[in-house]
Amino acid sequence: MADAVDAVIALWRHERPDLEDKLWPAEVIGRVQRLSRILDRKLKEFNARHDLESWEFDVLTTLRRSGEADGLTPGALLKAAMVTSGAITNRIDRMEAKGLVERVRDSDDRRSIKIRLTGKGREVVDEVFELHLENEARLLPELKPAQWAELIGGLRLLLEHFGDTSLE
Amino acid sequence: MADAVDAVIALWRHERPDLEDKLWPAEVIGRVQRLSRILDRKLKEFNARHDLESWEFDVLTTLRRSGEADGLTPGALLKAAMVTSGAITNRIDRMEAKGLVERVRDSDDRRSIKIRLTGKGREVVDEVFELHLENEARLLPELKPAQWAELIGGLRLLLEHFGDTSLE
DNA sequence: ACTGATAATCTCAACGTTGAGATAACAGCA
DNA sequence: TGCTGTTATCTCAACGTTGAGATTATCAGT
Repeated sequence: MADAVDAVIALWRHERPDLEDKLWPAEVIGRVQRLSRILDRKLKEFNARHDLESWEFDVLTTLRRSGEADGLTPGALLKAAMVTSGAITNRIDRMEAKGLVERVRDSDDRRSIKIRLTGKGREVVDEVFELHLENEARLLPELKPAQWAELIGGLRLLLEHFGDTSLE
Repeated sequence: MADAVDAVIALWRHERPDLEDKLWPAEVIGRVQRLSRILDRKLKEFNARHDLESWEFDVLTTLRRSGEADGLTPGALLKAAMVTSGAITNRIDRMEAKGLVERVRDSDDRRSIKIRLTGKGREVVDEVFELHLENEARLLPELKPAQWAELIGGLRLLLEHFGDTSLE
């Protein structure tokens, strides 16, 4: 079988036969990019069914899995979400208005604040995260365990190569 | 070795041990998303070194590999780029101003237009695309051919599963 | 204590995308 | 020839992100 990336590469082979031997990186990078885009859309649909934006879901789950009862700093959240400071301030503002999180002064360092799940925020994330996992499982095809392991192993190698080894 | 997704999953295992058996989809989806984000940044850096935005590079390469001397319609370009109509109009406007592409009336269907590479646009893409491939090859780690094949095969399976099988 | 460097958050203007609506042209059929 | 539905592109206001700069607080060295 062939996918859209095979189609792209076939076109290049035709138009630039001289690059034949150099096309292979696009086999990996092109697929990761297309897949990510497709998954983003699917997950956006899911979140919308639960009255959440995808970025709200990200903030909620980052806070929940951290296990920190006092919450996390905006700095920690922006690293986790891989966005810039302006985006995080905006997100926190809106989630605070929605009653999902609250800003709490950090007693140790007064430059900093902590963003903490409210009771409602915790209820929402605990309910939606489980449904989210079930949805992801439904979305993915049924492959043999060995195939999943191969794929996951390959992706992990790439992330390690790029130094994406911790949440810092 | 462990990557950032292993760290995320370890946190969930600790906070929600009841979900242990449901976490596996995040092993795949989480990695695809993080990898895509990392690659986007790297490719953005590369394009910037050649005075191109990533979206300009995408439009140029889509036109070049199509092999259509008359160019492609905005509709074809927006499907290829997976963006909406407003975005494509904006992109074409700016690339036209920059002298990389030109709008040409379609003689068959007067609702439609064709976007065509200018001589300059073609020069740029033919030069930069080869460097782009070399850059991608430099970015990726050295894996055994069998490992690449496994990884590519797994990604292709997923894309096929999501119906991403052609450029239409 | 004082000073300069560093760090955390917030502000805000510039920018690009979205997506609904407008416009114009085609296609099929009475 | 008109009517209806469809298709292609463009318009534009709303929205979110970026990233530099402002603000305030901490830290290290004197």
